[in-house]
Amino acid sequence: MESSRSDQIASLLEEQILTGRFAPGARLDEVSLAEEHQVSRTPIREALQRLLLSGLVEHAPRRGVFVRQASAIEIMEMFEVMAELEAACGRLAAMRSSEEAVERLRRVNAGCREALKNGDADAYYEENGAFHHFIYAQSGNRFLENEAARLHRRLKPYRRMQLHLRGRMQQSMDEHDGIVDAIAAGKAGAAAELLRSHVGVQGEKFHHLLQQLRLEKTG
Amino acid sequence: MESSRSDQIASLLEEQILTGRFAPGARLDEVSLAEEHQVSRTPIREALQRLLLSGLVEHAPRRGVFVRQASAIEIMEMFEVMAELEAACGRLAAMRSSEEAVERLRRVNAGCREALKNGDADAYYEENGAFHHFIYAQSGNRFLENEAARLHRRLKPYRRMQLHLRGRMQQSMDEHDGIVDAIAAGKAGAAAELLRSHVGVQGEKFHHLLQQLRLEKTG
DNA sequence: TATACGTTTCTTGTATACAATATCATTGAC
DNA sequence: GTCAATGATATTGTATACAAGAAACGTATA
Repeated sequence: MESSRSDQIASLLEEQILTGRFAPGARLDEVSLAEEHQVSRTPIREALQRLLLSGLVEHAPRRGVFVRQASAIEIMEMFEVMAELEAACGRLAAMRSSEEAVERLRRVNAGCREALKNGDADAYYEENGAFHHFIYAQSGNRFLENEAARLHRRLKPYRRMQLHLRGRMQQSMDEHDGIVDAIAAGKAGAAAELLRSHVGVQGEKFHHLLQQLRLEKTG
Repeated sequence: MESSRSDQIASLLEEQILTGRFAPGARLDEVSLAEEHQVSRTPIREALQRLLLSGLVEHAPRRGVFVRQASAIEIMEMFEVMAELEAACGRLAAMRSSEEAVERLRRVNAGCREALKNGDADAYYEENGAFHHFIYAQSGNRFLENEAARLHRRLKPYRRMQLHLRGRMQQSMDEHDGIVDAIAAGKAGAAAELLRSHVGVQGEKFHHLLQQLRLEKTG
């Protein structure tokens, strides 16, 4: 798996787009990429197709492929869907988690608390990701787990931005505790609701952040 | 859009797989397909890549691509996610639908009732699809609308099977009425819950159907 | 007769060559 | 001086050629 050259290049390009190596709106030239990676255009085209399907780039026929410029509206929409998917995971996790699973969830959450205590935003980012992925897995639904992880990954660059907002880490942590308790108690509805607002607030924070950026730009 | 040969072939192959022209587990040979469609292997490969990403086929490295054999568990999982997505759409639609939108929803639902009255399963299938897509759109979230439509399409062959179950159409119709009323009344929670069980029951019916088929096979 | 090894053939993965179309620039006319 | 049209150029889309690896078959040996 992942052995072919085009697969490797696809993963690499995806990473480069998500980390900003290619800015939104930038054109991905087949021949330049081919030269850069020392391959022919064929593997490059296959890699680009993969990115196309994942929605990271868009394709103008006979024009080329460009890094997708997700509008603020679109990003808010994605956060809204993320909130719903997480709510679904939480709901199912509350109904299906075993005692051991809850215990492990508490341990993962403890990792978040540790990072918060150290004021380490990067560590918190990592631990937070583990926390959410664990809940996806505990939904007991592999398909749901994959879909949630896929969108989570897609939102990566936008989620990272907001961790540096003042007080966000502490607030996030408080919400985590409530979520863990709800799942532990098997309260499906509560778990769903808490996760929905937990993620939903990220969307709103992002909106807030965007406005700030816009104000700084114009002001 | 959809102008290139590979795009056309991708759509065609997708249709053919969903309608059973290619059975699950069947191998999709590049050269045969190339001959069949009078093109070279290149467009075929690009089309197959597209199917790969949508999960319809799987790819064994250096072995070829095969029509994906979705297990019963996987299908149930997909129905579970579909139920959650539909619930989300309904929740948002209840909060965001205008009076005119509700009126149009009632008209689409009337189309379902008409088909039911005529006992026309195929027509009901079509009208039912329109009903659900309308709710997706009324979520006011384009991204959610697309995701829901995508999964809806993926589940197409399995949904079609169960319409012929005795009494399913009437039951479906009754549920539709409740959903419309909830959305019209702006009862977000109720709309979500009704849609969740409406789709969830499809998953269970499918499970039922599968068991029946298995019994017929062995008995 | 069964198993193991080698060879052959088929298939994928990649490279290159060719064709068609869109874009850009230059030139000419108004 | 500006706008339009036509040709040059570049880039995508498709075809074909080539290489590497896997599967299948046959043969030889135990």
